[in-house]
Amino acid sequence: MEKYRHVSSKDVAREAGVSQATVSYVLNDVPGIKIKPETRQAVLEAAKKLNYLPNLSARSMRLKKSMSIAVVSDKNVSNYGFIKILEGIKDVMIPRDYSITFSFSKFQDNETAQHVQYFLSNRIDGIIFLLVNPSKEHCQYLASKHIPFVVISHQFQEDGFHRIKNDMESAVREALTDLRSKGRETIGFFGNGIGNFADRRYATFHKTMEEMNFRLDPAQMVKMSDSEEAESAIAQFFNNRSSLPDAIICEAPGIGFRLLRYLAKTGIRVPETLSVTAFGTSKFSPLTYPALSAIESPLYQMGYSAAEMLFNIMNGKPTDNLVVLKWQYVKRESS
Amino acid sequence: MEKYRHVSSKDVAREAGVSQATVSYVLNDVPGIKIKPETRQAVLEAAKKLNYLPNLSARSMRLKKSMSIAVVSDKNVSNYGFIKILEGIKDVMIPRDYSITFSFSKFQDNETAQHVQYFLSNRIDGIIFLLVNPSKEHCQYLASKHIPFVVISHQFQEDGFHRIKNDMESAVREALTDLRSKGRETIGFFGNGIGNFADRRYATFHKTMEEMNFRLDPAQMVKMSDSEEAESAIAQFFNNRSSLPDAIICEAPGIGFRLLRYLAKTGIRVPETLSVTAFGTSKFSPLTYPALSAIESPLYQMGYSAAEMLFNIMNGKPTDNLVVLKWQYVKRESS
DNA sequence: CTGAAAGCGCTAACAG
DNA sequence: CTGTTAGCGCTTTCAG
Repeated sequence: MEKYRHVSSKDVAREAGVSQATVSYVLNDVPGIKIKPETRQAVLEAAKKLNYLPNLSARSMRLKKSMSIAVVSDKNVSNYGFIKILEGIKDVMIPRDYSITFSFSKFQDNETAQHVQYFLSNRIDGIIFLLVNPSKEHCQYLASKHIPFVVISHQFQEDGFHRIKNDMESAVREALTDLRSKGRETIGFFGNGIGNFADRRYATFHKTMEEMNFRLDPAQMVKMSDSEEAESAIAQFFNNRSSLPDAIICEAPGIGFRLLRYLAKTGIRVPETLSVTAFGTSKFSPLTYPALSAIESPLYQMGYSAAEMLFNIMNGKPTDNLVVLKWQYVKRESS
Repeated sequence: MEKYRHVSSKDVAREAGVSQATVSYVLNDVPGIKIKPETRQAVLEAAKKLNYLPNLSARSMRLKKSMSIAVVSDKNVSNYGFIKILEGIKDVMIPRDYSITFSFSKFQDNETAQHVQYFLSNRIDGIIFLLVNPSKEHCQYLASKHIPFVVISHQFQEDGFHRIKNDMESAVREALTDLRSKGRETIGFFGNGIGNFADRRYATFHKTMEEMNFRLDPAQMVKMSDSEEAESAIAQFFNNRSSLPDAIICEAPGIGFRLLRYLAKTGIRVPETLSVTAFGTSKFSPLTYPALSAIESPLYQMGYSAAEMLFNIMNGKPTDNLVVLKWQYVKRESS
């Protein structure tokens, strides 16, 4: 590959009849440096004429910052969430001249994790964990190496690290209030977090149910993950039961879809006979029949806030280490 | 931000009692350079002991390559496709020590396009267009600047540029054969490409229908995009028609979902009364009821092949400039 | 087989 | 207000 010759700041300097330093001063608007207007003008014109773009590798080396961040995620991530959050991240990072590097890194050893290597080799300046949960121990390691990072996750609960927290409580309350207003009192939960109070969706559901004096009936809660196995768990639940709950809250959209699918198949009417609501955002929730009501997180905003936070950390500006964003109850047809 | 001090090759050299050059030789396995085994050993040990990682900014500057590629896409991209293709790209690029930079670049001017600026400022060495279509003129511009790029797209048809092409013909034929075997002869098409032979999905549908001697009835083709407006177009179609087609092929999963939704709502049985099949891959196709049959593209493979191609171009290795991958007919319940 | 030294393009003291 | 200069960490002739 023959490479197009790079125009350097030296070329601009020559063209403008000034020194390379001057070029750097005006192009970077270095604070505290005064440049005579006509010199500045000359530099600007030369730069434009030559179509000059600074070589970022050189600048990175000099500045010891790469002007790039890593977004670490894994392939099991919810697609919709991924892209929406990324959009938020991009909208703060790109205008500030950072680029965004992907990392699908699995968390193996602390040192061999891809994002760590990226940082230590000056490929990135900071990390956003996007819908994945680094362990506490890994976070401590990162902190010990002074690696700036923030965690976007619905589960991550470790204190003392920068993260985007989200408050699902008011949205859950709203959803339950809506259910109660229609006389639905027996409310089930389908999801993997059953009985596990470290699972925020389940925990918030449980807590809010208690606070609102709903009856919590373990018989109406079914443990299932958002995968094919859910189908048999759902079928089994309905086969074994003579009395149905009035409503079911699903831990994830995928569980909601599968439930809806089962109910359509077996002719159980939604929401008349059974009301369905799911945690989580999906592009497809409005497209099922009936359209799936959901308790959704503010994805774009989460990305945006995380990026702002990371930017502040990386640049030594003061920042909160916790931003709390509220979920929303989006009522559609299924509830 | 105080930054963790970087261990340099000079440090390794000192530790191993050799020169910096030697360190570079052994760590990069420079061909044609022989190193005494014990020296090599010493260097390797020192590097490991100090936990040395080369500074990539410095290396990039020296080598004039950034060891990074850009994936350019836009936010309207099909999510599932995006992440699957990305996975394929990653699986070839990461092992070859390239990182992946994201660009949501819109195509404005040739020179101000973000990916062009990234290249010109040595942030990336090549570009993969992921499910977006650069114009022919833009491609020519990139070629004129010797910017390596490959296009992954279902629409892009320009010859002479590196791209992943895919063959949907055999899959469409398979789907239609399946329909015929069940006596379905009147087949409609819902999508934005109606009448537009530049639209590959429509064109392939049309061509195959003709070849197989199906009757092409314009009355059974409805122009609609994969968006909310589709809903009214669908409703209108069914309201105005006394005779229904036997089957409908949808241009995108989203149209298929909306159609299924409408049919469920109005009680039209699928596939008994009407058979539905959609072009495109979605995580949710198996989750509707009935599960949506689809004509799917080999996403992972497309990413993989594109990345291999780009790698070859960037490194001056011989490569095809066209890889053809076949779509597949995935029969589920709706057809 | 290995080392000395130059230089990639940039920024930032420091001089003037 | 602007230029000279040193040096970031790396690779690579060129000598030895």
